[in-house]
Amino acid sequence: MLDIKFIRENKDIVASGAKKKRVEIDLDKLLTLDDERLKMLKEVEDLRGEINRVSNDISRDQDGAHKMQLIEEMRLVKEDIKAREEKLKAVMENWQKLMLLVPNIPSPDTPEGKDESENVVIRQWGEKPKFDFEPKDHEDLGKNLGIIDKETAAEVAGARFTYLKGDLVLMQFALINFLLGILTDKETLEKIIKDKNLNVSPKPFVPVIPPFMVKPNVYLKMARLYPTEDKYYIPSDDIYLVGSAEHTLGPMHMNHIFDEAKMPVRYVGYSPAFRREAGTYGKDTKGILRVHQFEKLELETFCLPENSLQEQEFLIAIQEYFLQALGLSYEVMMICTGDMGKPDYRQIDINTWMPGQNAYRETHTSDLIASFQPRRLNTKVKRLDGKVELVHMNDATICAMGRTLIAIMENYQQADGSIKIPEILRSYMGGKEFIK
RNA sequence: GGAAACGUGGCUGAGCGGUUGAAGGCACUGGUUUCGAAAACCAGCAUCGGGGCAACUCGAUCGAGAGUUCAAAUCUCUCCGUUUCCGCCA
Repeated sequence: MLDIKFIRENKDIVASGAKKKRVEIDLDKLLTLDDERLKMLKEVEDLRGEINRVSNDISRDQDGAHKMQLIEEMRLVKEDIKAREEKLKAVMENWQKLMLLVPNIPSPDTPEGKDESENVVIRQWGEKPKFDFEPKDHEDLGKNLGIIDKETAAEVAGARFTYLKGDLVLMQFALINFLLGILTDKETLEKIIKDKNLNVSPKPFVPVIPPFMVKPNVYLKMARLYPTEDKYYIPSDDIYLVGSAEHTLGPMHMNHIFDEAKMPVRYVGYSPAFRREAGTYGKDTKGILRVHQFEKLELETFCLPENSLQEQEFLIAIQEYFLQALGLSYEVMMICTGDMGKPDYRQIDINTWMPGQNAYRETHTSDLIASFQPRRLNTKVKRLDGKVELVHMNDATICAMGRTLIAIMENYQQADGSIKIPEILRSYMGGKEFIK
């Protein structure tokens, strides 16, 4: 959520930001409503002030008759307040509805564009592998090796579910262990920072296994509740399944004020991501690229406002370090205004080469949220000089398991249908060199 | 699932329906003292919103919401959460 004061004073910036994001929003209506809201609020507050003052007089007044008169007067004022509050409540409801629709403004370096076709590749790394045979896609590879079973999953849970089995499961845990090793190691982080010439703290990430379900009101505060069609909901308990660890990592510090000395605060969360994939019928139906449930390691960090852009660059640097360690070719893509998330200030995705798809496909995203979520979550920082302000938040994928496994399978496939295991993962898989 | 207790500021912990936004302690900040530090002493120290150049001022907030009252941290109801005991369970 944006600050209403900021919206009032920077109407043009907010309006053009929304327009660039292709979000329809009637700011004039919001501002008119806001004027009304402030006027009514002032009237109610003044009346309440009167009651407070007179009530104090009443408590000190010894004269019985005068006291009864004051009490009667205040009873009338109270009724007046009640009536005014009714009206104020109606205005507030409309006001809030409109406020929730206002998207975050995009950063100055975000390219303007209507949809994903106008995203801009800002750099590319690595060579696409050359095969002296016709490369298969991961579904065929996985089926033949007996490590991916969609058919049984479809019978048991439905379409877009999978059984991962055997060495593929070991590989998933190898990825997790490898990454947790990096993310909790100050020296590795220092090296990444130095290589990219970044100006951020090397403070390690705290591993977290967060709740996999989230209350509706908390989801709303994360600005991730809508569209609800894409979320799994359990009516009997009025609760949603998370679509990412971000959804329950972000609210870890709701209504909290950090000390500046403790910043930044960094977490790496492991959780499944549940997605209904509404509206994607017929899209990516082959393999496990798009499924209802996949596991993910997700980064979530809280930092000082002036450091948040560097923090995002840092998270991207870690993503690239990871893909380079796996030897996978990728492209870093600046997401354009029309394709980026509503709460995002700046969004950068990484697409990894997948030979079976003959395309770079999205494996990572990083969202610089700035103060958009913190304003709703009420997460702040007390500066050294005593001032309190909103923190900035960043979140980023570090490893979406399914898609990373796809990339490894398709890039490391051999002519005989086996899969070579990337060297960095072998020590976590009993020294094994191939899945076959 | 059954029973009970409890939710107050960064922490701890008082709080009779009426100058209580909240005693006391700890922590923190500034000052005095010191060569420096500790200790001691003095002072300051919640957040949000409105108005004002400012000093300041008005309102809201004692888990959340609703209610009773001229007046609610204090009384009532609902919800959320925590703790303990019993049951069940990985």
